[in-house]
Amino acid sequence: MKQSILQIVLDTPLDSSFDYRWQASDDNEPLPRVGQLVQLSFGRREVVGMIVSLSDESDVPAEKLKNVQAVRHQLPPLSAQWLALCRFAADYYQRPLGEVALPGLPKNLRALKPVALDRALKKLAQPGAVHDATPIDVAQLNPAQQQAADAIAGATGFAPTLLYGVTGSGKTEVYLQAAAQILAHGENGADNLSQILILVPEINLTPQLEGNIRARFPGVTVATLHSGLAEGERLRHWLAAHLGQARIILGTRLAVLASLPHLKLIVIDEEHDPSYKQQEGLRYSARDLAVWRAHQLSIPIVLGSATPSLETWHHAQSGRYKKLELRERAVKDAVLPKVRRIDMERDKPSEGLTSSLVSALKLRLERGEQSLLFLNRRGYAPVIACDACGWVSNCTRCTSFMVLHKPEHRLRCHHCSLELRIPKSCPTCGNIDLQPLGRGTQRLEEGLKAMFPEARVLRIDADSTRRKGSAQAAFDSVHNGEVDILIGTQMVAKGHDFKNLTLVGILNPDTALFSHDYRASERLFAQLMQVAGRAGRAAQKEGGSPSEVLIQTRYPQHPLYAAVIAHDYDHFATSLLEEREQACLPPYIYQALLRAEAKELETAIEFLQQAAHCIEHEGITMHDPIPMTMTRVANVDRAQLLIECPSRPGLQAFLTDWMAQLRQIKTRAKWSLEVDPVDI
DNA sequence: AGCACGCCGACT
DNA sequence: GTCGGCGTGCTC
Repeated sequence: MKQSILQIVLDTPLDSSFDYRWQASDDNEPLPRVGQLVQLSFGRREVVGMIVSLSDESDVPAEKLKNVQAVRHQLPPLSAQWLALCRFAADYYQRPLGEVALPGLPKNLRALKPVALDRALKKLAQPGAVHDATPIDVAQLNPAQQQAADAIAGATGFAPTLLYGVTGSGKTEVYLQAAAQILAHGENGADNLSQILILVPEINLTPQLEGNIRARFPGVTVATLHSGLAEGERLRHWLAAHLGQARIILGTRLAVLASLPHLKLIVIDEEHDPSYKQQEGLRYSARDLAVWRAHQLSIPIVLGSATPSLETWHHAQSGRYKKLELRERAVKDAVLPKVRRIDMERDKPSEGLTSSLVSALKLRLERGEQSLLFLNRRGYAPVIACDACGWVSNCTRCTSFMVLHKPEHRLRCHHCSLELRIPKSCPTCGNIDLQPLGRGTQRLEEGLKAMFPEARVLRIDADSTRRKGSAQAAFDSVHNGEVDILIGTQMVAKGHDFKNLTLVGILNPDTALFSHDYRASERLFAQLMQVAGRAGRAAQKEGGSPSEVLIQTRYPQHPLYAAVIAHDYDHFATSLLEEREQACLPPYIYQALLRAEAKELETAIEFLQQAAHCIEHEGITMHDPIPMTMTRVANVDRAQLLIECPSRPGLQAFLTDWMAQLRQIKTRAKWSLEVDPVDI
């Protein structure tokens, strides 16, 4: 009877593996292998874990060792390379390996009753049967696109490439052409298989990309991986990837941790997009992990963007990444929209709209063209106030205002979801004249309807699209020409091409200019370019004028707007990078953030103070613990401690030691560490 | 994190 | 007398 010790990781915050004994149930049972799932009893419950190593002996006293209950032989084991990726992520982000490796697996695989994998597998194994292929015209690439695709597909070894090109310059066709070459190469190659991972910020916003891929590669199995999949679907798609049947895997950030045994190319579309950063649990950057993965496998990776992140820009400048640029719009005769600033000090707005913008809207209405007004603030007004005594609608549970939602007759806190009826009079002095201050999308909608009673106005924001499917219906009605003026928050900034849209008005961008967050201007630029890109994507009409983007601002002289007008990200990004270098900010320094939260702010701060003093920290800049800008959310007070180090390995080594110390501190505060934080 | 044990307060 | 509050301790 053969015996051995299995080291198992589990989805628990405990930072260690657990030894279990294994005994063959009969002579025919194969030996367990690293990367296989096992069912076992852990404490008083039954869970599924993963084998990370095999051994003949264990340091754990024999009486504590339990036997594993069953090894799941049905599933081919996860590869050593995949485990190495998880191990890297676990070490880098200071999390237990089990918390990285297990939660990403389909729930069905981790369930206590094993799924009948044989039937699942058979269904997937029929090549080409999964989806119809509707033939499309393969777009003719322009020389720059063709060159870029050839360079990407022809690269050998680890070859990170920034594909830099404005909205509409045809980055997608470059990805697909490169993918086609690599897939074709795989057909003739020795191992006869290639997989391509394409990451996108949000799959629901890019349905046309999925359609394009399926149409472009008829007969190729395409798997999609994102949080919107039902469990059954998730299992099918994950397995198709794991078993190598899916050749193209299209997914959101979580797909970067998928098992892809034949991965030959990674594409990250809109690489600057903030949604590549997971903001809870394991706070990883899918972009950074993807680059690591490409390096590990010695394969090319493409990062595409019109407004690359400064990290990526920095790598492109230094030559670590190759920069390929697409200068022209791919659609023939399409031109970049003309961007203008409207000085709000000279042209005073009424109902939030300057006369210049009103005239531009009128012109579009006369021509039967569509307009988009971008206002990144939902609700009617961000706060209501009493003129008589100075009362304002503070949230009782958060350090924030209750937002007036007029159609819903409610005050709402956008941080804790507390809802109240709108008070009829001031709660402190009884004054019945409470004033809404500021303007959100609902108030803008109201004003526009009064101003243009004949126009069809549609508001698209998180409130107007709460019901499932209503967002799609709203976008459809815009595409079908049933809307003259579209009002939207950042929801409308991405993904959608509106063919008849020739005016974009940007209403309240200035707040980001003076934000304490040093990344705010980088993000604002990206967002403005993205919104501006909604206009004029189709070829300019015969005799028509180019699309226009009007930015209402109190700071028309600000260099950010000058750069947007010139469509000049190069200089803007380069000057931002210089500022970062002067100020010793990322990417010239590496950061980690220790957060703590508790019922009392004191508790959180005290923990952070202990944390700051519990260890020697030579070479590390340890800042003072401070309450977070939004200190209280849902009756919990939050504070944070920033640490910095000029060397990444230096920071990593410190964090490992520090975490061990932190775990010893007795506190009632809940705390977590974030490496490479983006929202500080 | 779960889950159990354990020791004090207000309910049928 | 018991239900349940959350402090503490453990999981191979």
